[in-house]
Amino acid sequence: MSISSRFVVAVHILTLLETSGGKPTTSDWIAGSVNTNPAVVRRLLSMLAKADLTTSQLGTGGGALLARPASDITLLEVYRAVDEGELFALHNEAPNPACPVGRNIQAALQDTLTSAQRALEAELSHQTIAGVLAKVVACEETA
Amino acid sequence: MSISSRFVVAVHILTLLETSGGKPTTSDWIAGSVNTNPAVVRRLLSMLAKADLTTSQLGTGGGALLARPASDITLLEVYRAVDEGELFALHNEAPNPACPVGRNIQAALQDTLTSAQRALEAELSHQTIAGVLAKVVACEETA
DNA sequence: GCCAAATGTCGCTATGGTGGTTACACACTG
DNA sequence: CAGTGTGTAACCACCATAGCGACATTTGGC
Repeated sequence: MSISSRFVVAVHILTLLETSGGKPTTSDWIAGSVNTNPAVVRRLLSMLAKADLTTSQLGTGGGALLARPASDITLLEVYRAVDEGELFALHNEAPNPACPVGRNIQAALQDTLTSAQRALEAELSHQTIAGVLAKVVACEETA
Repeated sequence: MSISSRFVVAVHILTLLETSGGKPTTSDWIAGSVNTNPAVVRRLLSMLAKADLTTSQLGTGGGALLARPASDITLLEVYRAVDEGELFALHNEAPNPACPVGRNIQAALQDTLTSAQRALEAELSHQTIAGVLAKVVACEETA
């Protein structure tokens, strides 16, 4: 299967917040750009807030804000905030311990799988929300 | 979400086949080591056969065999054989084209996402079934 | 030729994750 | 105090997955 769309939507949300210029942005407004339900956006914002990537302002005129400069938020942080867990799933049922391969295959694979995951995460850690916004602007101008 | 357990189980199966020393291995036997249902194993073997990683021998005394030397089968090939598709899912509904961010976010992210996926795949392409079996043997000896 | 063994494949079911939707309590602004 | 917007829970529908059984087909041995 694939990584949930939460990651892409979360990056979308954070990029939107960066363009707001410090003004709180409502979940309704964000939902309009993402084309989904405001509650879905709030659910994601809740995860992002727990990861200290956003803050929220309650009451009239409230909304979401970036908790840190966009140039300081890496895509890896976003990924971990909304899509936690191991990338590779192991066997559902534990393999047969009576088989030499079965009782060692998971341990033998662990290094390989984690290094593959590290490679992906390293790539994500090189990109920031500010970088994404720059690309969005570039796309807008060349269009 | 995570990558389906098919990948890990497929590696398990191929490693088993390598240990069989050229004799056909039945799906029942494999299912015993993986601790699952023979039909599940046969479903995976069908995918692996389509990717030219295994062959099957029908009839009495039949079973599955590696189609190529284990040192020639990379984990990337296994991954692609059983877990096709893009690693990152995009928005379910297309973003709002009336929003500058919404209409460019997917194009802006594409490079980043594909390069992250490439990084993961590159790591998998450096490992072979023979290498996995070597690690299994090493685990067995140190245990 | 016939039987047993084994594959390839279909269909069904249960389960879990995901996203969409509504609803409502709470907090803040003016 | 009234209005606005968040935070969160509950519920639903959808989809992929894996487990399971069944059956036609092919092959080898007697």
